[in-house]
This record gives sequence, structure tokens and C-alpha cells, in this order.
Amino acid sequence: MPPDLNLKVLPRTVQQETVDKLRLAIFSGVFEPGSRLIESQLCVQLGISRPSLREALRSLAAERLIDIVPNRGPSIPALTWEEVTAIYEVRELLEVEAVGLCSQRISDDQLRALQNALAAFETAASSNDALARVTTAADFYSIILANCGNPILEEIHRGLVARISLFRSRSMSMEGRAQNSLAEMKEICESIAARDENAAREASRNHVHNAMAAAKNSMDTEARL
Amino acid sequence: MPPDLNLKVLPRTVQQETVDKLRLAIFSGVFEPGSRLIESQLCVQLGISRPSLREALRSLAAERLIDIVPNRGPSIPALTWEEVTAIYEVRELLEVEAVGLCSQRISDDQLRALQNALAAFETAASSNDALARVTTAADFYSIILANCGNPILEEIHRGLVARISLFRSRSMSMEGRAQNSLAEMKEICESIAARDENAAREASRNHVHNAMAAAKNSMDTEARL
DNA sequence: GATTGAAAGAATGTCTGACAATCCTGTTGA
DNA sequence: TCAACAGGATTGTCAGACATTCTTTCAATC
Repeated sequence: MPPDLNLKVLPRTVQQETVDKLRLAIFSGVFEPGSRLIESQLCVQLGISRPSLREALRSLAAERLIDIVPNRGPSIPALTWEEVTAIYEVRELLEVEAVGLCSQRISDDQLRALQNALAAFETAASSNDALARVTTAADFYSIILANCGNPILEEIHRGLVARISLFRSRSMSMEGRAQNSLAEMKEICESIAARDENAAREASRNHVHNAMAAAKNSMDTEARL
Repeated sequence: MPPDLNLKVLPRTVQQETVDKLRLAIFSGVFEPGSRLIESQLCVQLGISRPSLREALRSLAAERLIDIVPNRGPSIPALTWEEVTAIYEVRELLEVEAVGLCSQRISDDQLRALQNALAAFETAASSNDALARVTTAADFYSIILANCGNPILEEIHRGLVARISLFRSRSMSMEGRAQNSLAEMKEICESIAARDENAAREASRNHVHNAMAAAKNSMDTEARL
């Protein structure tokens, strides 16, 4: 028998499905930031019981994707700009490190996958499909983080990016940001392909900086509405 | 009325109490790594119902303090050395940054608090009270992280350190480690007091490196038993 | 003797229903 | 106008139940 044959499909529980569904809903902006989530409503909408829903909500609260205040229940956090900044700063710390490590560790196979992901983003960046932009960009990062050699770095980065997903999709929809982003990502990808760690780190730092600036920009725009 | 008088004590729910109790129990090594947690037993021991317990377990699972496998239930993760290394590497990244930021941002008041915490650790390091060593050391870091100006950095660092708490308390009990640790922490504290960012970062990096080496040492010792 | 198979027991996943405590809101009264 | 108060809405918590799945034991077979 092949040693790494992992046919064992983990059974999906209602709780897990619910966490995934809610997480996706939060990413998609289904819930207004600051709005409260009513357990009874969600139960009906999701077709599950209250205990299962509550377990899922506790998971999301621990991930900081929702807030839960005793006797008030869960709500979507309305992030302040200070919090968003703090998240972007830590994201920079982690992402620059991941890109640097990745440039030294990625295999040729995975490098090709990275270039394919970049190509996919290039296509999406020229389209009007906002969702495709976000998902293809996510794929690109995902490959980098998966090849930095440190699964903890990957895990924490994913958690952080999740918390600012709304800002990212908003800023990615702004005029010109996708094209700028594309140029920055090309720079990262090329530096990695050249195995140039310093250049890769610098490109990554630049990318996160610009992403933060774009997020601030979109946040200010939003505030004026 | 004083504007910032926050008398409103958040009501403590059974779920929160349970999370705290279990977290503390895990830190203290009450549960053997790898051992399974039986819901019905915990319910009786904690005097709570199964739904409340399960909510608490979901929180802990999201924090990665326990594993939950569908249809097998919760268990204490048995970390491999690779995972511990990965955690220490990310901890270094975050902690060095926090120390560097702290050296530029900490107030004189908080600096005194930091020096007091160091003195408390010095006392504990000479004693035989292993618990006191760990808690006073935690206080020291806690002040640094609270004064780095980035609450996200603080939050993630706390989560990471929690996951390796057992290794830290084990290595801190090893002959000589507490004294070495003390010397390293003095170096950090003095660099911060001198507002010397580079020296502070270097001292911090050195400290985490040594802590990781000590953890590996204690892990190897443990494995030989 | 080792391996397979079945059956019993244990533990988890999930639901329903219930009730007290708390929060929010709109109305009433001063 | 403002404060107190009732009412409804929502959450926190529990008890109990049952199907599903895992684990272990024991017997049967090769």
C-alpha cells in the first residue's frame, strides 16, 4: 500500500459546514459591519439547530471574525482604522518573511504554479469580475505562504488576511488598484523566480504598503458616502 | 461623572469561565499531550452542561489549544519538534519587532513597571517555585507586548506562546536556564531603558534563540525518559 | 497462532424543548 | 422633557433524547 495514501475523507460535521458558510458570508460582505447576528434567524436560514449554530459562532469569535458580547450576542466587528493599520503592520511582518523564505525554498513545480496563479490574476485584473480578482489574488498568496516552509506563518497570515477581507475586496474594486497590484505581484514573482531574497522582500514590503494605502483610501471614500 | 469610569463589569458566562479554566488546566499540564478529553467526564468535573462545555471546546480548538477530530472528539495536541520550531520562529519574528517598537514607544511609567517585573523574575529565578518563574516571566513579556503600540501583535504573540506553554515551563525548570534567561531579559530591559532599538532587537533575538535551544534540549531529555 | 468478522459498549453529533436572566423599546406618568 | 416602567425580544443555560460513529472484545476461520 502506498505509504501516503490518505483516502480517509474527514467527515464534515454540521458545525464545520456552518463555520465555512458563515465565514464565506462574512467575506462576501453579506453582513453589514456592526450589525448584530440573531441566532434564531440564522438557525432558520441555515437550517440547523441552535446548539450547532452556537458552537460555530464560538469558533468564529475565537478567530476574531465576529464579536460576541455576553447577553447581547454576536455581531460583525466594525474595525477602526487603527485596528486595520495594526493588522496591516503585522501582515507586512509575516508576509515579507514568508516571501523571503519562499524565494529560497520554493520548488520549480511550485514556482510554475505561482506563475500560473499570477497569470490568472492578470486575466482577472483586466476583467470586471471583482470576486475573481480577490480569489485569484488569494491563490497567489496562498502558494507563497504554503511554500515558505513554516505552516504557523501560513496559518496566522491566513487568519489576519481574513479579518480585513472586506477592505481588500473594496480596495481591489477601486479604479487602478488591480493594475497596480498586478505590477507589484509581478515584481514579487520575478524576484522569487530569480531566487533573489532581498529583492523579493523589498517587493513584498512595497506591495503591502501600497495595499494598506489603497485600503485607507477606500475607507476614506466609504466614510464620505 | 468621570468620563472613562468603566464600572460596567462584563458579565462572566459559564462558557467563558470554562474556557479560562480549561486553558489554565492545559497550561498547567493537567492533561497529558495526546490524551483525549471526554465530554461527559469534563461536564461532571466542571459542573456544567454538555452544550456549554462544547461551546468552550470549540473556542479552544479555534485557538489551537486542543484538537477536535469529528466523531473522535477533543484531545490535547502532541506537538512535534517541527511544529514547535515553526512556532518559535514566528514568535521570534513578532517578539523582536515588539521589543524594537517598545523601545521607542514605552512610557517612563511603563518602563518602571517593566523593571519591577524583571526584579520579580529575578527573585523567582533564584527560588524553586517553577510556577512563579513562568508567571513572572510572562508578566515581563506582557508589559513589553502591551507597550509595542500594536494590539494585534500582542494578541497573536499571546496565542503563540500559549501553544508552547508546556515546553516553556519544562525548559524553565531546567538547571541553569532560569539564570540564563534572567541575564538575557536584563539585556533586553536595559536596551529598552536606553531606547536603543537595535540593541533591544538583538537582545530579543538572542533571547528567543536561547529559549528555543533550551526547549529542544528539554524535549530531547523528555524523549529519553 | 494470526487474521478476520461481528457484536457490544462508549462517545460524539445533533436536535427539541424549556426557562431564567438580560437587554432593548416604546409607553406612561410626573 | 425626562424618568420610570412594562413588555417583548434575545441570549445563556440546562436536561434529555437518539442516531451515528468509533473502539474494543471475543469468537470463528484460515
